[in-house]
Amino acid sequence: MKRLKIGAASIRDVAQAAGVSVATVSRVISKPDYPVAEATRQRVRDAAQQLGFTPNALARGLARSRTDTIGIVVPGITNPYNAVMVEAIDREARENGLRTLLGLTSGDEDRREEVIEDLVSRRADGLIICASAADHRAGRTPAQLGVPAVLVGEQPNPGFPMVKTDNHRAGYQATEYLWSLGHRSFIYLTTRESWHDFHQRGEGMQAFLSSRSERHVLEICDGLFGEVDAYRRISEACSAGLSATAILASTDRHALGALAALTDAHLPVPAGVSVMGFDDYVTSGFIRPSLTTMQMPVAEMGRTAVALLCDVLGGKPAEHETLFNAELIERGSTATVADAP
Amino acid sequence: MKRLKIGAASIRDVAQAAGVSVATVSRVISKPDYPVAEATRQRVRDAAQQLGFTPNALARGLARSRTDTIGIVVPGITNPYNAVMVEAIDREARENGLRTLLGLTSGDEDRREEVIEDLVSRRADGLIICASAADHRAGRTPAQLGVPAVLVGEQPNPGFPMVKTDNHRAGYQATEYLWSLGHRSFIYLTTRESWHDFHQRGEGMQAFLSSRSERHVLEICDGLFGEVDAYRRISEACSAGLSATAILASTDRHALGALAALTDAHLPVPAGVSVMGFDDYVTSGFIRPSLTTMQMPVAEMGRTAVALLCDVLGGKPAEHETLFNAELIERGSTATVADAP
DNA sequence: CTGAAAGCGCTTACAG
DNA sequence: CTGAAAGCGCTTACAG
Repeated sequence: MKRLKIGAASIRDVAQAAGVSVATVSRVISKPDYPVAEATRQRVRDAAQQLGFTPNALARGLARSRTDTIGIVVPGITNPYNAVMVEAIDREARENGLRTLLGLTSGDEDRREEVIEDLVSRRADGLIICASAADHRAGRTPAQLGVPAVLVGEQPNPGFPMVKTDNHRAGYQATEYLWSLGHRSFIYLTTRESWHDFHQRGEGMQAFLSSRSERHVLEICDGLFGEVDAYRRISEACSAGLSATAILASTDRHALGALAALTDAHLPVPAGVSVMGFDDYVTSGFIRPSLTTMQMPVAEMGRTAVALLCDVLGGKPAEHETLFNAELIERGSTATVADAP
Repeated sequence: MKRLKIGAASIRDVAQAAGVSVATVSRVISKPDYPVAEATRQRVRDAAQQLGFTPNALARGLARSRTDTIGIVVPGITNPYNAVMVEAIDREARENGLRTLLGLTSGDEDRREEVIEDLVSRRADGLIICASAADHRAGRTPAQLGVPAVLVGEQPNPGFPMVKTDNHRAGYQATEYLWSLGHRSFIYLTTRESWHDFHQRGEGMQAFLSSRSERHVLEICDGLFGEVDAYRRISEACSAGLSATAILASTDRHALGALAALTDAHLPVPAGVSVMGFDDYVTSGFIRPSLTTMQMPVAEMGRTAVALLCDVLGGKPAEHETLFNAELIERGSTATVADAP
């Protein structure tokens, strides 16, 4: 008669049931190609199966000083951009034999420190830290962090491998495209102070504009945090008499709000005003007019981040900055500027 | 001169540096109100601080047979519904002193089993399992799972505490609302076979309809998985000559696709056709026409799930089924039926 | 091919 | 208020 155990079966229970040592059990459980007699192997497997044995990853990690786990630090996942990123990272990690630990910071700096601390205390082998609005600890170096990490998106921390999309260039291109359509009067919707990606996009926009000698005007609407803010700002602009013919939004979320505002103000898009965003949320292709946007290779960035981290973990030197390019997705919300009829 | 340690400092290093036993260090580190002389406490803290000591959660969990961690099993987070759910769970867990472990299943049954296995092996104290399209292991009981769990959303597993929104009722109400606007000819966009929530919503719709003696017609478009599918189906329906005056979509994603199709087919919404969804994605309030929808209390469900799990973990009996109600959010995409002019 | 034993870093009765 | 010691469940040289 078997004694009733409290809690889950351990490797020892399995060893006992199979009549072998724990070392042997450990080998058949976690070293697939360690030489073990086939008969023994089978007995161990049967015993494990029968006892409903689930190896204790805590003990394993403790013994190996390695958890095959990477932590993902991200402000939130409610934003499709981050959600896609996290899923891509998770998938790629899994394909490299790694599990994932998600740390949500809510875009808060203190919280972020706690989250990193927590991930380290759970002994994640490495970290992937995604850019966030306001929670950068600028200037922190790899040595201070104490665990290998790669950064995704614009972040002011020196010394880490970093993967990002060339936001400056994307902003430049977007503006160039709008310019080619004949637009000369722009509004840029953004949150410059906090989100570095947005900032770079705006810089790119200004870089393009200052390269033109032709007369033009750019108005920057700063401090926008979501559809609502963008909606309000553009609504106000409309009732004040909108002079811009093109609105570039630092993200599709802002663009969505702007689009709603224009529609409500009976300003036709793109006939009256062109609107363009960044990021290409799934939604953006289905709203009407559909949104022209700069598509970021989010999933690819995520996968690259994992690959880089794997390199670092494997002792290989990692590329220091991996740059991707955004792609212009031309849709219905932009058109040649309508000269006043 | 200090000896160079490999890896992070341990409790023993701290003990040595502070000139106390590891037991004492353990107490000041993780038992805030265990009586320890103030001077000792301070010395330990200083030493820990100075060594950059980060407690090893693996060792702690192993020793305590408890990790203060709950696993979240969810098909994906790319869907706003799940993303909001996960964030709500994470926040509520944190407020209860629990950390969270995210397991992504991609809506695949095998993967889901792996994920659960993984979470168990990492010794999550409990699980919150969110409903998913096709990855239910119907009929599994708590005993078979081996770890406390609560289910969120319609799932065919008996014996677990379960929190959900009354989808049947929501479907009933949505239809009742449409009916009250004069609609008698409906299309229901769904994926009946796999997603239980959708199924219940449809059942509710049919329940309402069969309670009416007045003549009406309902066409069910099944097998839809996203905006694209909905778009295609409604586009086809339009070119075949749409007879329905109201489209009820089992989720806002379907509704978004339908709306795009109608717009592209030059069928005015809501003047020609009314469209209504479920879930209330943030997007839905900003598209034009804005989408009438049944709002689900997602965050509240997530919080409740955590509370329930805490009850179970604390040995308290948990409510067996907690039912929430959806709320009708009336917006621009629905209107009184337009009798043919 | 297999096992005994030390060790991973903590916690927690048990003594004092 | 403090410490010595056993134990949590694994892994991994080291022997055989």
